[in-house]
Amino acid sequence: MWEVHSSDKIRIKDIAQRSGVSVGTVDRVLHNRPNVSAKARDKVEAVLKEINYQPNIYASALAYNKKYTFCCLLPDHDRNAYWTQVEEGLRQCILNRNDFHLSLTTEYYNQFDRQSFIRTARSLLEKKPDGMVVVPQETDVTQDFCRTLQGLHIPFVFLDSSVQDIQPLAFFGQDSLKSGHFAGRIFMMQAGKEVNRIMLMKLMSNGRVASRQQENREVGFRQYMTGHYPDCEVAELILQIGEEKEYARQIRTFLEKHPDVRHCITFSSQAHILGEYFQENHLQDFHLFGYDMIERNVECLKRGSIDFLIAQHPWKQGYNSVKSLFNHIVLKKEVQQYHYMPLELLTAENYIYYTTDEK
Amino acid sequence: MWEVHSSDKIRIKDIAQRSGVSVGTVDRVLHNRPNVSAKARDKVEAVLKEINYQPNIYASALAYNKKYTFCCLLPDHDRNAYWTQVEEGLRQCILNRNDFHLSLTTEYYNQFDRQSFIRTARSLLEKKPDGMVVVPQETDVTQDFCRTLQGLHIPFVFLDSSVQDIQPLAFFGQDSLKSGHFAGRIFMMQAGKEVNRIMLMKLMSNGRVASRQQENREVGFRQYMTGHYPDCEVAELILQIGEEKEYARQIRTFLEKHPDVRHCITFSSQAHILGEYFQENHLQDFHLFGYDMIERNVECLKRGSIDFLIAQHPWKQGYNSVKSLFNHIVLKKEVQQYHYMPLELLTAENYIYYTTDEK
DNA sequence: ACACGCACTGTGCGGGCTAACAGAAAAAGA
DNA sequence: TCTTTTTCTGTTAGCCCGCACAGTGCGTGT
Repeated sequence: MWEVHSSDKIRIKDIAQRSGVSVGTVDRVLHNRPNVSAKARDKVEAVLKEINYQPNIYASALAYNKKYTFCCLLPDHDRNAYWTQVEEGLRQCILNRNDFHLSLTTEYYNQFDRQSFIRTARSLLEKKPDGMVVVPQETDVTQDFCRTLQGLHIPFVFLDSSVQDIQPLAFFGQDSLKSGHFAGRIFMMQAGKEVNRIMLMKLMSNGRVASRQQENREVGFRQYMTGHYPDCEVAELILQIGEEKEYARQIRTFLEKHPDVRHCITFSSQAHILGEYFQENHLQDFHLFGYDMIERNVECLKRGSIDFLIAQHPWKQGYNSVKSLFNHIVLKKEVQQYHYMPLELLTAENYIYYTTDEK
Repeated sequence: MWEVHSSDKIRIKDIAQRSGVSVGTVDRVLHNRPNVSAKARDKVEAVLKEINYQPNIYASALAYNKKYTFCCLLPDHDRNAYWTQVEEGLRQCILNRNDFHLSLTTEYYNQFDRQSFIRTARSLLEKKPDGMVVVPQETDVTQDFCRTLQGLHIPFVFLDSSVQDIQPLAFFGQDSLKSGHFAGRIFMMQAGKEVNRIMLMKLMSNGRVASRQQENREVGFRQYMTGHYPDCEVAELILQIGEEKEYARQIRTFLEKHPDVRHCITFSSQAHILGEYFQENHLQDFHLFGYDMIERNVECLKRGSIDFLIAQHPWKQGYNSVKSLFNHIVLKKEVQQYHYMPLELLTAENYIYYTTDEK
């Protein structure tokens, strides 16, 4: 038998009493405000050292009665299911904190246009944000902007990916190298040792995949493959973003060229392109590995045309990014800096238990 | 570009003004307290219908200034790592809510003794709890106790497992049938089609495994096996709880009797018994599947003697159980009733990202 | 001696809410 | 009709904290 209690609450009033000063003076000491004599400060600090004072953050927020403005800088996406989930998380976190005066403004930059990032970032600064959520674009422009934020003492958190030499308040994302490695392990376990050619499907635009995360997953995957299956060929099927009409033909051509291939993997969130193709063409014995719990992928999981997905928890990334800002800025709590999302493997059996916890 | 705001706060004072009564009357209407004339009630309710009033729960809790007592009824365990994690979650949830006057008392019952459950449960009632966390024991005694709680209007949540015909405030646990099914899928994918005998290790006491959860996982697993691998024999290795000295000898005997077995599974949290045996005896080509992220299992994962674990998130179960009680009782929020823990597959590559979120 | 500035300290209001209390209105009784 | 009782309503103190404002005491200058 054991008991826990919320430590019997010590109030400012108690500290004042025990140190023989008034609450006003205690308040000044606590907030490092001027106009406190050395003698008074010593007395109060002596008491503070003895006890472990934890201010009532809710009463504090109530009295402080300040409005907070958060801003979020996201890559542009036309209702891409993945980023929509991120936004939903951001939104929900604000709404769940209804009793604080929070507002969040989100603006979008073009992923492939450096100027667009700079422009949008600057425009958000005009809102005089108290904190920011940033999805990094290219290294240098992101670094520049973050240094500006640091100069203005505006805390910021990185979402999705990070950028070197910059210390954000917090980071939320996945370790994409490890993710690719993990994918390789599971994928090849299913394929078996005797398989010597697999398909890697890539969605590209101007010879580039849509995100750094995808690039890194592939690096991790290929490291695993050369380490464990050096004789297995990775045959690439490259589809152009936006040219949906061509996909079916290109897949058919690929499969005709490589009639032995039965195992496919993609590091994009669009495994469903292949999954749906397999369904439409009644190809039963193909195995498919992809990323992200978006609706079309889930449908394929259910129907058996996708075997595995790795979840990235976009909702959680959004929710927790804002939560970190809130905890740091409003509640003045300490926040953990690095938060790697779990590498969660989803199948037809377990995907229904993939949840977002806080509603 | 879009914006979210915490909806511009409407206060009791505003409602009072708009309905031409005082805050006292509004308060009485909101809390369904007596001594309100029909006329006044109508006016206030009309205003409430128009606007969407969301009281400031923190100001409310502050003013209400009440102490809350929660009680928790757990199975006895001598520092069993799994239940310790549950307790750690319970504790952390209380501590994180330091600004409310919460206390939690935990008592233990003997898993194999019905009277012990009844006795301990009754003893907790003397604390006059405002809410309870219950880990069910046998169906009828659990049902009896829960009916008593319902009679006293004490909300309760089930942790770990549930009990039929009883509607708890909330339930936190894993779908153990599905879990066994999922385990079977992954386990046999690794084993491959040609394997025709596997080992199932069971820890028993008086012919029973330690929990209903373990029984059900086995049922799910066997369903999967008869459905997909009817020709694969499941050979059981049964170890007696407490007789650690015998384990090595019994394992050796089993392996001598079944020299072809290379794939082992257990539904207990003690896969490490086999893992450590393999390590000590330098048996490299064995594959092992188990449950729970306890320290000794993690060590085996790292060293490669365990391939897979399914996590049950005991910390989260504990944390969220108390959180549900708190949200319902203190904040008067609605809470979701069924919370199934994710069926998370852990390997050497991804276990470090298994987290508990809220510190 | 007094006025004045300065450093410091205590008091009190307000943030949104609850609950106790006092006071007004309505209903009941004589 | 006037009291008494009951029902209803408004006001206010208090939950804990932050901050503005009004003091208090002390030293300096004239």
